[in-house]
Amino acid sequence: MFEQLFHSINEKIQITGEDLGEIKQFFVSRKLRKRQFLLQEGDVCKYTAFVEKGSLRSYSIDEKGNEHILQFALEGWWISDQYSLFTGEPSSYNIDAIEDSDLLLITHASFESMMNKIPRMEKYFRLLLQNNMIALHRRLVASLSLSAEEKYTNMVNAYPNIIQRVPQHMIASYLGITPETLSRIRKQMSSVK
Amino acid sequence: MFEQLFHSINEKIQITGEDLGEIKQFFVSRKLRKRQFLLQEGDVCKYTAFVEKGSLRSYSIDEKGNEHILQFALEGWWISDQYSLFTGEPSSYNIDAIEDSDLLLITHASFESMMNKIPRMEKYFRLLLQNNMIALHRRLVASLSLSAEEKYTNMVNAYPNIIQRVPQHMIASYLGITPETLSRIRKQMSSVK
DNA sequence: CGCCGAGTTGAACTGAATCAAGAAACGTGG
DNA sequence: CCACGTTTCTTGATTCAGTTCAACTCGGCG
Repeated sequence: MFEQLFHSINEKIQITGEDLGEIKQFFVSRKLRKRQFLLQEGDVCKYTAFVEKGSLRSYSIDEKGNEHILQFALEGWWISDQYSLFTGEPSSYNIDAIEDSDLLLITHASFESMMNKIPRMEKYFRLLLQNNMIALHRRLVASLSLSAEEKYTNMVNAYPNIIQRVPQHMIASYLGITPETLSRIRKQMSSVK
Repeated sequence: MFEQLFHSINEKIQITGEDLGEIKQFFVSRKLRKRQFLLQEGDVCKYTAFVEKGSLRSYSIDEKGNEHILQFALEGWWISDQYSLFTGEPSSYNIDAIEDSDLLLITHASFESMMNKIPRMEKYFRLLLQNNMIALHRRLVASLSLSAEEKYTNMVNAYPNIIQRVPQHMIASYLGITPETLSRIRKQMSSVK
């Protein structure tokens, strides 16, 4: 159950087997069926989720009813609404499962206890956040400066695994383009190729 | 010299005066004239900068020669290219001063020493990054879902101080719209008012 | 078998970009 | 402190990438 998580931690910091054992206590596991919600807009986000298996997405819905996908999370990724989690304010995002998934959940309170008990974990999360920031900056620059086609080829190169596992209209939403445009781009790319 | 930095730290974590004294040693101070570079594309980013006074920006330049502003940093903000700093790879960003500025600089090595010597600072940076992530997510959603006008009013509400101190074409670049479009939006807003 | 969500295709429309030219503000050196 | 060059901002005309709306196809699954 904890393979992916332990792998992720070991990748970033030095940690003893004892500490890893300790860590288990702070989490609860949960299975989520495809299309099932982990968080719905208006609710307070209670957990940060780590994906052991499957895939989730977080997204917001604008006034016109359009979904905008913020993040995909496959195996080994974390997902939550940090803002809602920290402040206790109702979330403006939804998180649901794209495929049947196995998660490890940790509450804000457990998270803080874990940090106090195993201070070494501060570094793990700091590094995690740092990498996330870098990726998010890249995505932002892409969204500001690239054409629809460039955004897509960019994504294919950066996350080929996501492209394969996630429905096309979600990719479009993630890139901030319409499903129609994405369909046309793919058509044109395959004919040129 | 360290007022802004100490204020920022005290805001986020409990820390002793002794530790604050220690912290000074890891930084060097530097003045930057308006338009002067802290980092140029192609160079390796050596420092993370904390702004004590003044304002900087980080931006990339695309194939067509257009600037895309990633971040503004006024007093109390951090700025750097984390990716280049960590990996030692040449940066694809520029960082320069918008106004004459006073900075506190810390190298990657000093940063790591500081973390080892004062582990409490891990939490400060974790919280900082967390807040940054939240803001960046908001900006991304805005850039994906809002019209040019909405993006601008959004920004006016979120960062009125930046609007006042930064040239208009840089705001446009930050929002991912052309200076012409921003000019027209402002005209139209002031007439409707 | 029939239905429904996902993807495709076409045609018309539109928000914002581009190109071009002038006005205003700024700061630098004489 | 003024004059001149350089940025910055404004305004207008045109163009275009991507959206919108609508209809149709396909594949799965209940």
